[in-house]
Amino acid sequence: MATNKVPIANSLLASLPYKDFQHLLPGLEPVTLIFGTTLYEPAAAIKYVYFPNDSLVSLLTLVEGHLALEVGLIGREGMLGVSLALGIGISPVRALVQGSGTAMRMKSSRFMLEFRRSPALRQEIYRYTHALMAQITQTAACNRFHVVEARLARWLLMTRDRVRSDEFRLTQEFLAHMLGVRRVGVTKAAGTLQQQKLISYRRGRIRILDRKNLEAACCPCYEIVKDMHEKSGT
Amino acid sequence: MATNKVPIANSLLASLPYKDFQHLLPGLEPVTLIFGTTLYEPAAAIKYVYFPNDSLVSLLTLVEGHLALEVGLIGREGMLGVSLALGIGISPVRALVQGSGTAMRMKSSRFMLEFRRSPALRQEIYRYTHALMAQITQTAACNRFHVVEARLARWLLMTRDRVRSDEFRLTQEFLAHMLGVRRVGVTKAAGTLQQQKLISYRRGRIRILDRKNLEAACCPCYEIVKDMHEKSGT
DNA sequence: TTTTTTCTGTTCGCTATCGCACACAACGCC
DNA sequence: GGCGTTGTGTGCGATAGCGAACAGAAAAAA
Repeated sequence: MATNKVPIANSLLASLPYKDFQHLLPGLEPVTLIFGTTLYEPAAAIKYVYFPNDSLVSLLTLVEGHLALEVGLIGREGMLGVSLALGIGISPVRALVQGSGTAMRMKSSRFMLEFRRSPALRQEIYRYTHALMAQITQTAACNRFHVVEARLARWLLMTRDRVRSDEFRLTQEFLAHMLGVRRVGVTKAAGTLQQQKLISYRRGRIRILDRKNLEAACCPCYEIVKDMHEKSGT
Repeated sequence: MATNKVPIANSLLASLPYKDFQHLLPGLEPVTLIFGTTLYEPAAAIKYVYFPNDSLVSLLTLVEGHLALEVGLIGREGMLGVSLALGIGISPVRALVQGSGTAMRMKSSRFMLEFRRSPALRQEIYRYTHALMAQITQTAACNRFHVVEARLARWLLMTRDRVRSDEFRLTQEFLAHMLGVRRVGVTKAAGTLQQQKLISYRRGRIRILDRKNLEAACCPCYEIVKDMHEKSGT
């Protein structure tokens, strides 16, 4: 697998000093993540860490009687497997590929070696871990207080930012799991947004038509999380 | 301030090797935390880290238009200020003393020194950070899916475990902020629990009467978070 | 083209929670 | 003991979201 075949767009990797990055490179393996693949299962060992380039991965908690609830969304700005950086080898959440694309991955054992070796890598990852905690926290509040429509808008915008495209593939059923509501709730909310000409969709394909006004329709959590990531440089 | 006046019951500190602990001790200062005190404000610098003994501190996110929402509860099993361990000097949340009691505190600068020096301390704190992330995640799901009554029960049990007492002081108004609901919602839920003889309360004082059945009335999140902390040894 | 699968839209009654407003009761202080 | 403060109980209509079931439409497969 030729590493240079895939452009490395991941911000965490990109922000490393040249030397540290060069050291990391041989252990990194480009992979294509396919929509719907499960990368981590709760309570299962973490085999690889992933640094998404243009792929998108959701962190989900499972609650009995419900299918899922998204607590975090990870794209080029982050990584999967921060647990390892905290000395824990098992994932507390499910990680589900939500947008196909490429990522760099590394075996956990190798990652731990590099992690111990490179202070710059440690610093970047701890910084990102903090941003992720903040994101989870904000999501918790958002899920409690905001209506489905605003949360849907937020989700679409966050996805857009990470895949850098106005159109992406996903079903209302899937969205319902992310938001922790029934599919009907998504149908209703999406219908409203479509009426306002903010988005359009047809069978598993959603397109953002009017980003600006979509931001107006969504809750402030979007801005808050965005600022957080920008401030912390990830 | 004589350090030996306060028995150090904090699990994080207690689990350190003797030598590491001895090194830490001179920097630790016993303090009494008073109910209602705010220790951290969102986006403000962290001046001290705290290791609660028998005190209890809530982590709250603020959402415009709502007073608060608790995302984490910290007692003897943990610490305040994990952000520092991740290289970030500002708190993303508000920290509010929820149960009066003692804690050990340390200046942030001093803490950073010790943190860099002691691998055992680092490991403990990273481990706890992971448990805290899991707790926040679980809380997020719980706030989304479970009814007020179950969440109230969970909250009371978690508090009980941390202060090691069946009775504690708090108002329904306060509980409402924690749970992110109106006070009326708490009145109703608490009323139901009292009718079932699981708790009793009078003006700011709540007492758990029947712990066993209170566990039955609460959501499984209680057990999940508890197991998580126990497994990770905190 | 026909058939099958997958995705979307709609309807129904029901419940938890909201927002607001007001009455009352306990405690603490003078 | 009286009085203000603080905490608790109640009642009202409004509404967002639930659970379940079914109909239709678009895409994929045969």
